[in-house]
Amino acid sequence: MNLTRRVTIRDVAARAEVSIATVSKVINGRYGVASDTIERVERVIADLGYEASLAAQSLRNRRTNVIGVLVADFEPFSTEVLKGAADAIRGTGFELVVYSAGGRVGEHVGWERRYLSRLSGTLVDGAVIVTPTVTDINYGAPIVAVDPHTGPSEMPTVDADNWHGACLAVGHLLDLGHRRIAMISGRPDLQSAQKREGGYRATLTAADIPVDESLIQLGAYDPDVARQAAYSLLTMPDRPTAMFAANDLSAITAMEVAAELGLRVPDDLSLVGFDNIPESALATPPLTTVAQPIRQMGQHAMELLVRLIREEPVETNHIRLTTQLVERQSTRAAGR
Amino acid sequence: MNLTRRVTIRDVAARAEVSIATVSKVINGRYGVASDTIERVERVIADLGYEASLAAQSLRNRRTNVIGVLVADFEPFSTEVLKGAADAIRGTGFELVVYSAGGRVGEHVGWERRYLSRLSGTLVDGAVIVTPTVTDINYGAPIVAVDPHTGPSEMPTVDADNWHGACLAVGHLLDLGHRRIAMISGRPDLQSAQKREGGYRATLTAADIPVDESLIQLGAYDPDVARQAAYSLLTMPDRPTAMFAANDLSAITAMEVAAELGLRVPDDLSLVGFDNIPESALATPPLTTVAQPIRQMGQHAMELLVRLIREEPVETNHIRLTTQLVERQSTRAAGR
DNA sequence: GTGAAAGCGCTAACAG
DNA sequence: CTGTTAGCGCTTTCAC
Repeated sequence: MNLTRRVTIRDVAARAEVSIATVSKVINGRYGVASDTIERVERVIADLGYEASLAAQSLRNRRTNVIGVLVADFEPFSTEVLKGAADAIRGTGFELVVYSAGGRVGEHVGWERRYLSRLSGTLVDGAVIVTPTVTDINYGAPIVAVDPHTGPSEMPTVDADNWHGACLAVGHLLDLGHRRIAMISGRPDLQSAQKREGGYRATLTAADIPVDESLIQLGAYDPDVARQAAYSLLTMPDRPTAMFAANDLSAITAMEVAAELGLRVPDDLSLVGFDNIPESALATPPLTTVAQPIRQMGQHAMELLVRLIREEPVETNHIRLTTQLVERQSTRAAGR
Repeated sequence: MNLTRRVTIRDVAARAEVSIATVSKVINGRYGVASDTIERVERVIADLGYEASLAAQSLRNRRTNVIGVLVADFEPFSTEVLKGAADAIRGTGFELVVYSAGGRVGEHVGWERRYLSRLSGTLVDGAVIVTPTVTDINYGAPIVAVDPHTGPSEMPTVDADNWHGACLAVGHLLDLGHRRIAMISGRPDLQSAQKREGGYRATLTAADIPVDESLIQLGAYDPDVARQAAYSLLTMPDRPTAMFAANDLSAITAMEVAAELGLRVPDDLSLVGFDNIPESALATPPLTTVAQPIRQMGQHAMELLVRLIREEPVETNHIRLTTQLVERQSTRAAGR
């Protein structure tokens, strides 16, 4: 582009005709600098638009006043968590760095360990990890997991009551008179997905409906896999009249597949999702779903993390927020 | 939390009984290391779960393979841009760091200069800046601005056709027979807001309707200010029958104010927003608005940036995407 | 009050 | 093939 190099502390020192040590003292408000020196240095800093390099500062200092949020990718769930985290960090004096390898690690288990290793110790004072696959990480710096793979462990966590949410979803379909209720399941390695499937099974069983294993197809939270699952469910001989998807993205994919097959939602197929991402309300028809208070989960995670970093007392390490059914237009009473 | 320190290259070297230089060579795949040494070091790295510190690596190297996205805050617009940027970075080999001071700098003009100064030169190879207030920044590293304050300058930019979008919005209201059309304007220092107001004025003038300055109230993209603006517009003697807000958030605020005043949307007041953030479809009633292809703006910005970093040829430095009217249920033909 | 020097974790010459 | 050394930008003793 051009040759303008970054302004460093040396440049400031040279222009102000002092040593870099003095500049550093001025920046950090240390005592023992003459007031006219302070003034001169500050003017040069303003002139040059100098700002300390985060990398260099982090490397030298133990505390950085930066908090990391680690995400596997930027999708609707993680960006909602982000908004909540940003809400909660406001006014704390911490800055926020979000880090993602952008699908480079993909589904690889343990991405969070890599990221954490790269940022922690240097660069951030603590981290919120979104949907981590392991929770036995331990790096000195405080860490809070949002919607972790494994259930509450040693690590501080924030999650939603997934089991109860699934019960609400399936209960709603049962109330509408549906009996053949299929499920597109989530990633089997994720605790939240297991809970959602568990709630589905338990609710059916409680209603004296035997669980038909052929009605449960793996969606894996992956559009392509979910598409397969929806297709095979909707083309089976005695196809289900209703479907519960382990997340909204899968439900929306199922909606597309239904449309391609000439099936109308909700007339021919009732559909319930999970998550209540903004996109679910934009679907045609708007998707009935289970709302997780995603943004609040981000807020609670960040608040907890800040307390841990500041070594303030915390009541509990495991926060569980309640889920809620949001009835929109993708469900209807069973036809026949 | 606990005492487990970060694993550094020294720890690896000690455990593998080699020098840190050798470990570095193994990590970076440099030639000149015995194959059994490589194997031993790699095993230790795996055992210890070592990963190079981003801060230290960045400080030493010119290239970091990390791209920065700088945002003033995480709100709907910036998170949509983020999703697009993430889409585009996939498969490029770059990692993504998003940086925000979380409102710490607030509305302070020049936040992007601060951030850039903190990250650029070290830490990132280039940056996408979302809604910057200045575009005369120059730091050696390539920078692409999304929806910048000032119009296309030297700096590569990606924006939407705001003027045309405003024409669409006001034209729609005119088509519905409205004549008293108010506007809640945006931040006067932002180019996009000026264009939106310009389009509003031009469309009215083209329809031979004199612009009534009392019908234009400052919203400043700020909920509190927008609330004030909506209130004063809706309580004036001869109140407008329609309103165009410079962004969706202001429009939604206006909707709330209307409800508080006992005014029904769209029966008593037609309302058009701008941006088409997901939340606009969730409003009651769903908001008619002008869609900016925000996500695509993020994609284009990232693609352009990657090309600039790789010093590949680019056709143009200024990308302008077209806006589109999305008719929902907050507008209706003028009553009387 | 001020500056010289060491060192945070890492990589890139350069010797051995 | 391997290790020693210098230095990225910064902060912090510790002399002067």
